[in-house]
Order: sequence, then C-alpha cells, then structure tokens
Amino acid sequence: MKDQELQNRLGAFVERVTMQMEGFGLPHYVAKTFSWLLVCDPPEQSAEDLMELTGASKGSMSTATRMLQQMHMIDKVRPSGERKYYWRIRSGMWVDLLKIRLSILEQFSKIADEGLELLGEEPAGRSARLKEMKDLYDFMSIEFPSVLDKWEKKPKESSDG
Amino acid sequence: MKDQELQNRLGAFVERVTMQMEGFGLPHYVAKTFSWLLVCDPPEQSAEDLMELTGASKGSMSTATRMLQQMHMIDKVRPSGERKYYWRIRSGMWVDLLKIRLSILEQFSKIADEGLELLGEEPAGRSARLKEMKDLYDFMSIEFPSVLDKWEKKPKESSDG
DNA sequence: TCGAAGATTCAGTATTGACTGAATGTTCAA
DNA sequence: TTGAACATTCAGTCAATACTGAATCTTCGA
Repeated sequence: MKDQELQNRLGAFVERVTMQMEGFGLPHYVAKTFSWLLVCDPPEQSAEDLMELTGASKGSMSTATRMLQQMHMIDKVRPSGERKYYWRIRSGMWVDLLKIRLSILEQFSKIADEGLELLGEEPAGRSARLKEMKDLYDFMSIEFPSVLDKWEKKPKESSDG
Repeated sequence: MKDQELQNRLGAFVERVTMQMEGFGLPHYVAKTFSWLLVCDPPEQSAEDLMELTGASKGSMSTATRMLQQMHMIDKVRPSGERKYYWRIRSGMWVDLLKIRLSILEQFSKIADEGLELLGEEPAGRSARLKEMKDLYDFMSIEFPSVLDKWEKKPKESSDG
C-alpha cells in the first residue's frame, strides 16, 4: 500500500475513532487530535503537525492538547536541543480512563444515600426506587474495580505474538 | 419534617441527581424530569405534574418523556378509566443502562481491530498503541458482562432490611 | 359523530459552546 | 538583553442545540 493511500485510509479510520471518543464527551477537534495520535508515525507529533493532520486552528490545538493532557491521555515531551514540544499517547491511558469512568459508580451510590436519608421518615415504599439504585451501584463499586485489579495483575503477553 | 420542607430539600437533591445524569449526555430537562420521578410521591406522575415539578414547557416535557421512554428508563401507564397518561421509573432500568454503556466496550475492541488491519504491513512498533487499546477492551468485554451476570443471579435481600 | 381533554409537533427564539486568529506571553540561543 | 521560534489567550463569530408555545393531532366518552 502506498503511503498516500495508507494515509487516506487512516483518515477514514480516524473519523470513526473520533466519533467514538465524542461519545465520551470530548469536543470534536479534541477527539480528532487524540485519534490521529493513536495511529500517526512517528508517535510524537508537534502542535504544527497536528494542526495539519486535523485542520484545526492554532487556538483549537492549544486547547485540545491541554485538555488531553489534563485528562492524562497524552504526554508532552521536548527532545533535548529542540525548541518544540511534541505530544504522544500516554502509555496506560486506557486503564486510567476506565478508572475515572468507574469512579462515577461510587458517586451514584453516595447520591442515592443522600436521597434515602431525606426520605427516612416517609413510608418505606417511597424509597424503593432509590434503594434499587443504591444496591446496584454498591455492588458494581466493588466488582468493577476488582476487574481492573485483575487486569493490572495479569501477566502481559510479549509483543511478538 | 413538614411536607413543604421535604419538598424543598428534595428539590436540592434533584438538582444533584440532574447534574449527574447530565454527565450521561441527557439534556437538562430530560435529566431533571427523570430525577423527580426517582423521588416523587406517588411514583406515577402525569405530564402536567412533571411540568410543575420541573418548570418545563409542554413541548419540552413531551420530548423528555419520549426520550426517557426510548431509553427504557421510564414507563408510560394509563389507569383504566382515565384519559391521562402517567410516567414512572422503570423497574430494573439501572442494570439496562449499565448494559448499554458496557456494550460500548466491544465497539472499542472492534475499532482497534480495523486500525490494526490497516497497519498490518507497517513496522510492528507502530501498532503498539492500538494493540494496547484492543487488549484491554477485549478483556473488559468479557469481564464486565460476567459481573452483570453475577448481579442478576444474586439473590435479592427482602425489603424489610 | 361530536367535542373536550390531553398529547404532539415544529417554526421560531434563546442559549450554549466550538472555533478562529490576532495579540500577547514565554522560552532560550546567541 | 535581544529577538526569533513557539505557545497561549481570549474577544468575536459561527453553528448546534435546547426550549417555548401556538397550532395541530389524537383519543375516547357521550
């Protein structure tokens, strides 16, 4: 496959990843920037490179890289002797992303508690909806982190497989 | 606690739940409508009731209830002999909500596959980022559903606890 | 079939948020 | 300390989405 053809096909692929990441609440260009960083060569790209790949403006790119960095999804690096910064996907970021999303489960349990406290003197039937919510999220707050734990303790296969 | 005071406190509680649900991508009034349905008395409320509780317009309420129904979060009921419809939280909806969100995990795995296919002839190092993504989501696509399964098979405690 | 209660639609308006790029700030080699 | 390279900020513009409510449609008892 020629370089240009690969780049075109990757462009279509990047669109799909971008849509998926938008579902996580990322703005379009932030998602697109991240998606290009997933497949670009080399893995390190400057702001200028990313502007060309995504078509975003200087300002958008500054925002995009900052947001992705704050979400621990990409790292900023500066090779010694260079004036530019480069950005690359942060190793292990997918697990971190899952952890953050799973921590929301505990929020749900806590919020349900607050509601149950307020309804304490009301007839028990009125609390049934919140109780159902709390029971599930309590359970998941224990089970999901233990799955992540299992993943992190899992021996990784070598990359020649 | 007086009725009015309880209602005021529930109002503040509903605000919190609303914010949380907005994080799921629900528009404000949709989230607010859902949140009131979690704690209202009785659990069944008409569109008119919900308009008063949330302050939303007729049109917004029509949209909100339709969306929540399509997401299987609430049910529409009409008591025999009445002209009005009533809405109530759907029993078991929290598990369904989780299932939908977890099905996204499989999407990630599939998307990573597409990318890996495209990069097939490239040096192996270039695929490392997608490989890391795929491995994690493959694992979670198996583990998370089995947690849900465990929940559904779990004997439920009686409600007098 | 009629009409009143109730539900839905949708064109118009308001609001929010994304995006740009010129101005400004920062860094560092010389 | 200077200025060239690069990064960031933010006021202004544009686009997308939420929300309203009058008009329209549906339902069902009489």
